[in-house]
Amino acid sequence: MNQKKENEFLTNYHLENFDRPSVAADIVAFTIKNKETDDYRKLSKKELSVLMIKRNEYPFKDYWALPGGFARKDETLEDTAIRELNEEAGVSDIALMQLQTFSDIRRDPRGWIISCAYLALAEEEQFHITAGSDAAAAEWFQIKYDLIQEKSEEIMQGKCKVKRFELQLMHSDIKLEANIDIKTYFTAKKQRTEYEITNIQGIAFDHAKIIGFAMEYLRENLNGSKLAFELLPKYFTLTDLQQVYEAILDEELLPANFRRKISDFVIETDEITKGAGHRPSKLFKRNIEQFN
Amino acid sequence: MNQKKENEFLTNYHLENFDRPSVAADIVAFTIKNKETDDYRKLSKKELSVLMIKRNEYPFKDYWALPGGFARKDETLEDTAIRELNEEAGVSDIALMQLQTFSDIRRDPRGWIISCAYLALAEEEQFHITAGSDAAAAEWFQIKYDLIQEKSEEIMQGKCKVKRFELQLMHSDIKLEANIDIKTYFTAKKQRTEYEITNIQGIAFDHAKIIGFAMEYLRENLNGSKLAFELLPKYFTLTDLQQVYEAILDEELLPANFRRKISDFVIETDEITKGAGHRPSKLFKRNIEQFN
DNA sequence: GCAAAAGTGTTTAAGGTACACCCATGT
DNA sequence: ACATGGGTGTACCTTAAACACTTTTGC
Repeated sequence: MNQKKENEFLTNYHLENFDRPSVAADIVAFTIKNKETDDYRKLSKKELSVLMIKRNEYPFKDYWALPGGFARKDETLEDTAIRELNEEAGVSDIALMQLQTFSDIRRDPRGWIISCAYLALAEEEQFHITAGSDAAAAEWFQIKYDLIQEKSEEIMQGKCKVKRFELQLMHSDIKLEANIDIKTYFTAKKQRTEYEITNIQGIAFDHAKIIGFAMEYLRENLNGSKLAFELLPKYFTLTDLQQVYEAILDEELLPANFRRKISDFVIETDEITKGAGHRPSKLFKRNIEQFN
Repeated sequence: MNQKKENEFLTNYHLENFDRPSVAADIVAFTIKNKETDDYRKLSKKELSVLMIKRNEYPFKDYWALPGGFARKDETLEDTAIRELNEEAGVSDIALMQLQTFSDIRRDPRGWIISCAYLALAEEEQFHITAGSDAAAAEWFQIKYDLIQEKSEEIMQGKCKVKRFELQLMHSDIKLEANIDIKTYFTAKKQRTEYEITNIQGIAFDHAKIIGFAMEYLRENLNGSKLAFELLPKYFTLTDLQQVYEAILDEELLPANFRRKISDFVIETDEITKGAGHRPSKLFKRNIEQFN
């Protein structure tokens, strides 16, 4: 490569001559909330929750949106996500994974804005959210994401399978909702999947779509991965871990089988829990040797 | 929502007031090339190949890069990828999947340019590339992607596992190369993976990293998915399908077991192949009923 | 004692791997 | 005849699913 000519080219090059979109990072931050029970014997119930921010600016004023914001020069999109999470939820050093980039033309009424979505997982204690009813309130919403319909239609030269999910976000008496249709088209040459939102209530922009995508990702990548550990403290009981799986998958698992399945990924410690109305249990930690 | 106030806000809103990056879509287009043998009995050998474009402009003049280009207003990034593939490789109606968005600060010497990478799969015949030695030559490079080293180091409060892959792209006497280190850090609170390029030769920008990411994606998602079918014609023999798997995984499979494994995803037809120096074989087609 | 959770064992089914074997074709 | 790929069967092992059962605690 001719370095001199290259430098010459670069000094005369102006990116501003071309159209540019605004680019944002939005974060789907999940945590596990413990719901205490009054029965002294029973364990607290674990609920998967997602962090939402109430918008106090147009557009979508008074709607709830994912934390996020515009990328700045001299930072990667991951940096943007980290910075925004810190600013809006007081959390740092958190597990972060890139999900997908959303670029639908009409996804933001302000104009051409592309969003790169990230998944964040952490214990609730790591977050320091500005709770309450102030301007930009951040709150944890319990999430429900259920398959409510599944159908298959014939289309030209192929088939279209539709899975309809009902997304529900609940915080005290606030309830946000949307239906998400995941449509997969199978045609002669190719196959493509798209997400479509209907019956949306209270969720800003295309963020219901992003949350749906994040839920699919979480459920698909939970098994055999180490995602669940990110939602637990360093030391945990096997039942804790199982309940995280159950909260994410929305499905009951058999303790005996679950224990065998994850036995290679955890290490027993000498610590035990006490004070519950039943037999104490050993605490485990993750076995990073077995992580790929 | 107060629609009037919202509209008022939007007319006074100017995205241009904030810094904006340029955004591009780059495509890793794979196909299977058949390498004929002189032995009349033997089947042609299948090679996984990736499409590369020779740059005739600065920066990276005379280097090879992935097809791609800048996003335009009024198109999604997927539209950008489709348009660029059509312009640069004469292909349309192709299987396309979003991979990852790359936003390293110094990834492009021209400035702040973010790239959304797509994976494209199709038969070679679907492409109409401008072969030869003209200005913007597009060529298929046979791809090799081998794990050449694996190690694990202790770091502060954790561990770092490094897998070193050797990427080789070959077309006639041209050989492009890079080593890709996939580093996974396991620390107390979180885990993160990053790709790092060393010993790069002839590949523009961070495109070696993008190709590495695409190979990981292909190999991880091949099983149980329908990706392999996109690389084959509508009707194919089971050995064709097996060879596609073998070309992607770089690993020999046992025919008996392979057939059982994919039997649910294919439908036998009445057609048979003839003229090979051995027993004719049945042609199959994909069974989209079984696709999820 | 009893309810709840902690933890172990056993039976059966399903799935993957390796290998042996026969079949059909063009030269 | 024979090399090559097409195609089937089978024994073996590993993993997963379902269920029964014992242990240990706080009240």
